[in-house]
Amino acid sequence: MTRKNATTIKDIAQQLKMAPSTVSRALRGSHDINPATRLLVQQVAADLHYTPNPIALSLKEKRSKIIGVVVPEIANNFCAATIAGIEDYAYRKGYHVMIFQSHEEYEREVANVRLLASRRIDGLIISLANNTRRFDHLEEMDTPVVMFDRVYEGLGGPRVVVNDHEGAFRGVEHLLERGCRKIAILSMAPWLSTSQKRLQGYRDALEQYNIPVREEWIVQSCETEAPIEQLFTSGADQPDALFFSMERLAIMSLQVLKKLGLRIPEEVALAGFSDNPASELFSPALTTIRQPTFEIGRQAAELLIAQIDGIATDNQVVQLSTILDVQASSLRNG
Amino acid sequence: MTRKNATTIKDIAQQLKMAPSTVSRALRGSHDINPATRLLVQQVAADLHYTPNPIALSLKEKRSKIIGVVVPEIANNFCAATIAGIEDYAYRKGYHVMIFQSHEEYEREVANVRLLASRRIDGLIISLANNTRRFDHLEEMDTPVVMFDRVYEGLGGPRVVVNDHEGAFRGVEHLLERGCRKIAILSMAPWLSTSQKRLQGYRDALEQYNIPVREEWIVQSCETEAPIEQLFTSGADQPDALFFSMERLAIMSLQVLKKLGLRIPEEVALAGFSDNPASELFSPALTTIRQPTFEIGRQAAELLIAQIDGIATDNQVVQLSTILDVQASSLRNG
DNA sequence: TTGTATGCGTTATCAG
DNA sequence: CTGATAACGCATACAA
Repeated sequence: MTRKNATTIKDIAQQLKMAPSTVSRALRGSHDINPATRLLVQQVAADLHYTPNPIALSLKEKRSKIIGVVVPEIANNFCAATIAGIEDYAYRKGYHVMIFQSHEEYEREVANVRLLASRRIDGLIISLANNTRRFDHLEEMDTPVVMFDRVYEGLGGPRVVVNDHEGAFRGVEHLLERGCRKIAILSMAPWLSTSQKRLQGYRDALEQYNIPVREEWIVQSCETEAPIEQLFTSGADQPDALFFSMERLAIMSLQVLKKLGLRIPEEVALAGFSDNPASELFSPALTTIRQPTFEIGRQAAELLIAQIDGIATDNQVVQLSTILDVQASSLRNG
Repeated sequence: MTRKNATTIKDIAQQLKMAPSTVSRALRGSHDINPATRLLVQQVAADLHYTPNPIALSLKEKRSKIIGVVVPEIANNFCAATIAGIEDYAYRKGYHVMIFQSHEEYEREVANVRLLASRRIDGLIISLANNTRRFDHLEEMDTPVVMFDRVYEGLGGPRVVVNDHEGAFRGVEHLLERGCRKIAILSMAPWLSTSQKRLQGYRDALEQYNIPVREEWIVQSCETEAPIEQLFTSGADQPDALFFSMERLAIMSLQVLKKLGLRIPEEVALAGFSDNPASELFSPALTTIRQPTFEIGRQAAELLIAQIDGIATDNQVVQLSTILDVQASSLRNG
């Protein structure tokens, strides 16, 4: 494919019989330039549809004006909305956003991060994959890194999180208030920051109600439906409620429960973290803990760009609040 | 933020006391090079964690190895899945993907396309915004453009679509077979290719059943819930079914119907285009027309890269098939 | 086989 | 005020 060569500063210079450097100055609005010349140059530049070549600029200025984003999965309301927040702030600041998906695989996450690094991005925003346990790929980065949602606290970089513990606590408390006493939790990989805090919130809520924690009712996996199914098929004593710590787990739970023919919420009540705007349309509507997704992304971008611009915000942690969105029909005594 | 300067070919050359060009050749595996030298260079390159600077490469070779993607909305299962398909093929071919959202706004679409053009992307994959009626921004592109889903046929470029007419026809036919006789359609902007074909499928299905089309039951808007609400509040004669031609419209319909307290499917049956994997969990589960989303994206990327590589595929149209996913509970006589 | 010189588009620096 | 030159990192035609 032969592409038309875009007009360059040289083309303008040639047409005007002046030096490229003069054209460059005229276009940048430098002060020591004849107003007439400037006008002339700008006129011709407009005629020729000149746009500066960002690649040449990047090479010269050693920055790409590109922010890399790595998330587990775009097709997920939480991620999609945070990305929208990142974009919003970044574009306002003259940055472009390059989005990559780890598809919850450590190897793919590493490959993406390395790829972005070799692309000379100016900074990275990342939410870790479910099975990421090593962090060399982040420590190796020679540009600022901001983490959100699933963060690695050992890295010490700036991060944006929500009140995971409190959110989970209140969600579980809600199930308890509605009479559930045998609450299982669907969590993610135990090494993820969000898993730990949400799980602790769950434990603490049970403790407050003097209900012993049953370790066999703590499921730590977001990959398949099997562990969920097992909760309801393995023995006599089954949970009377499920608390999910992630949207994907909500969908999986519903699918499993429907498949097993269990009535919701009569036989099993449900609540948990989800930012799916359609979850109120589910059968039954789900009580969910909602996160300020857009704002999470916006804050992450802000922290990152502050770092890029040299404003030290190392180890800064922004914590935002969740909202408990109660749907009456999802609970027995609703 | 001071970033560590990454190692360059020059660094390696200096350390080895040879010319940068020799290093360059050794790394590229050129033939006229001493095997010993090559090994040495590769060794040092590895030690110094050398990665070629893609920006310099782009400047030199006048290509960025970046594909631009502009879609209405990432937070949408159709878009997210097509993007996954695009990524899959593109990465395999050594391209990176830069994703932008138009948020269904023409102005934003134009801005994104121009931004990508100025970024010297190698090609563009786009699905048009709901209110895009002018196409200068696409005609201006000096790189290959592939459209999918919502395409502008006047541009004549390669495109990937589904059997929109047949999909809609079969969806509406299904409602008819289940006894619905007063079917309204929620469509998108009339100038969109998908709107036209799906609407025609609707018309043709009604005609086959000798049911006159009521123009007031053709809603062409995907922005607000108001037009949907009006269908059920304006007069005596109300539809007994809704056919939606887009996922977002499905969600909106459900929300409106619930708000109005209409029973589904007893009072109003629902069916339409959606790729939301959770729509079977809705109350009631929705009968949907599903698209081969991943494959659509893959094909689009394939067409684009073929064009970039100079393999002429101009005006090539790939049409894939939809699947009617019937959910018993969504229909009266199910 | 290896080194030298040039250019990709831009701007900073210095000279005029 | 404007022109010439060098440099960013790399690949390549040409010279040795």
